[in-house]
Amino acid sequence: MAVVTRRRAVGQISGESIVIEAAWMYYHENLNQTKIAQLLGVSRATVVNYLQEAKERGFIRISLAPRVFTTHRLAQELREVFGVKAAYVLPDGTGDEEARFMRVARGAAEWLPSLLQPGDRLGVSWGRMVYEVAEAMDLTQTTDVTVSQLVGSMATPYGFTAEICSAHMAQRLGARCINLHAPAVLSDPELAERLRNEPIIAEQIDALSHCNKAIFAAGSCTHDSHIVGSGLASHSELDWYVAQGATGVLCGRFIDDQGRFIPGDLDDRMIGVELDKLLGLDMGLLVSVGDDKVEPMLSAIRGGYVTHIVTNYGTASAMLRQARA
Amino acid sequence: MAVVTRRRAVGQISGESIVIEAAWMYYHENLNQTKIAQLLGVSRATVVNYLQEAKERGFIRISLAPRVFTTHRLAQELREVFGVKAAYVLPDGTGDEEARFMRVARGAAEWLPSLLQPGDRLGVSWGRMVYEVAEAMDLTQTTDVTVSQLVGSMATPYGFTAEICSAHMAQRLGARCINLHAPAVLSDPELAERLRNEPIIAEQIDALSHCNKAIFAAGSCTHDSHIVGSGLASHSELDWYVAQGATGVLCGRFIDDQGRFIPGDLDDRMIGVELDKLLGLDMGLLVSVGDDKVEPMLSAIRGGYVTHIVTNYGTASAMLRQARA
DNA sequence: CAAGTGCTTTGACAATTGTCAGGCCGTAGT
DNA sequence: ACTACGGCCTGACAATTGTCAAAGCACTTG
Repeated sequence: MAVVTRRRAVGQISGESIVIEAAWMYYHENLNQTKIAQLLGVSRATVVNYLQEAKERGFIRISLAPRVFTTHRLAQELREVFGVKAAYVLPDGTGDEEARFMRVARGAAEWLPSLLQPGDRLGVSWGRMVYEVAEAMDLTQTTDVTVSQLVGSMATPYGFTAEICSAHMAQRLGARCINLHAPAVLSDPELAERLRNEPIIAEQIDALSHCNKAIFAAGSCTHDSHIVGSGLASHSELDWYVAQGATGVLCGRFIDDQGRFIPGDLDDRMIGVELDKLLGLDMGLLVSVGDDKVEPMLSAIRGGYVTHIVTNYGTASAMLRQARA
Repeated sequence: MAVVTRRRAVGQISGESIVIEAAWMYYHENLNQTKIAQLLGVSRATVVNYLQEAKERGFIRISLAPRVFTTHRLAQELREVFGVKAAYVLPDGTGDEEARFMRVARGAAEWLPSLLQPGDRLGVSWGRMVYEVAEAMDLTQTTDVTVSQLVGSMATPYGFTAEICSAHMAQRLGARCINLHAPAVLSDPELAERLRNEPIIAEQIDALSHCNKAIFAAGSCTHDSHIVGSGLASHSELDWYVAQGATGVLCGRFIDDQGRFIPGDLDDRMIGVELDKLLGLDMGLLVSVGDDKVEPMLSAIRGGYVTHIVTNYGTASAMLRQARA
């Protein structure tokens, strides 16, 4: 009686292959674990282990078809009312605000890869939403995609920075990454100007101008917003912008209710993409959720920065209500 | 106590949405069915039904990451030895020849959508393999892809025809479809010529010349091959071509061991793409499996028609063995 | 307005899948 | 050669998931 060799080598199949074999049988041939165990000559528990390994190593990809979210009634209404190319609207679920936030991030993470094509240059903004989108993305292999960091970095009390947003997103997409090696905001306009003219920074900023797609979130103009929390603007600066009619923040710049850029003291000290560079892109992907984001989102849309939206039922409904009021 | 309305309407969530909600919770938030049932306020059995509905309606997409098959040792060797851009090599499994055949079809079906881009024009050959690939494909939504039928139709004893191959593939891809409304082979060269010059046919044939990608299988030159079975060539014709050195069939045309086109009596009577149109494409996807296909596959590759290969371990090994011999 | 129809939902049971402690075996270090 | 270590596998048990007949509900029909 031939002794069956153990140590992960069944016949010709060795090492990792047996894991793939099991995964294929399970997911594509609809065999149950018992049957697979018989065919492979191992115990069923081992098959369970193989399948788990396949999951952990990312061999298995489970996703919900994007059309489910892009053809939803609210998604269609967003398209019609705001004239955007496509919208991805997620169910609210039964969780709290945090849960809804994470869902939207996850939704954007699922959708984004299918919106990219070879040759694209994707500008990536900064913020908790953008960060969570990057984190929620599976590893995918895009070809010939470049990711650019749209705004400078800043030391933040949060665990993420603008470089991390862009770097993680590039890594998940298997894309090249161009970071912006400069602070987002400096104390002195003259220093900012000099830095912008530094060859290495100038080159990176120049790269931003050639992005054809971008992903960003809408920031609100309240005192608990990231714009203050991150140290980008002080309370008094925020008040000043609000007095000028600011209703939202996009890539670190303030905009009014029609999406017009509100120039101010901060701009000269900032290093990052200028808003007019975000107009007329092939894709401007706005990812935001929450009642407090409705006004900023509408502003960004009116400003023409947005071609694609990811949000949830509640926020989409509120946007439509407000737009019709 | 408020009576909960039934009939698929829990709160704001109505109809189909609750199915999506359940699917999201299950697949993205890793809640178990019991928990989901609690949150949605239905019985667990109902959640099972929702999830099944989601599967049936194609909301849920489960796939094995292509890199698992394209980075396999044998795939790498195929790339190196034959100079193709990429190869997708499936495990042989424990099934019979038929099972291996279906696996390769399924593999090609999984891979193909990710090889297409907006603007592509995909030429589709004819044969059982191409048919099964089309059948095995999930519905996906490509943008701006056109599918063209590469060879004319024929009345076959098999349940599939060239139009069905291309039409199904186009349907699965959500692509436009250009069929070739003519028989693949006629009894009289003169009639074939006149038909080729018919405006409507000429236009369709012209479309073929503008394909930038193609999918085809390698046909063998044995008497049990489809080339005979389908009535494309008679036994004596086949013998004649073999005597001229034919080792394989590609899109209805015979090629020798170096992949050179073997002109013959049949060609004048055929309506379909000419082989030189398949040279220099962005993608020539060869999908075949089986020991009897090794020789034809090698011929097609040497002829320069192939940039991408889908096959299985056994066939890949045999190809490499033979190429090195 | 009772009965019929076609759907969804449900509880109880069956089948499948996941977990985990312990065993096996090859390897490395002493 | 002995022993310790670590990865891999397994059996037995626990948890989760799938099935199905029966019931519920809205809507239509006679």
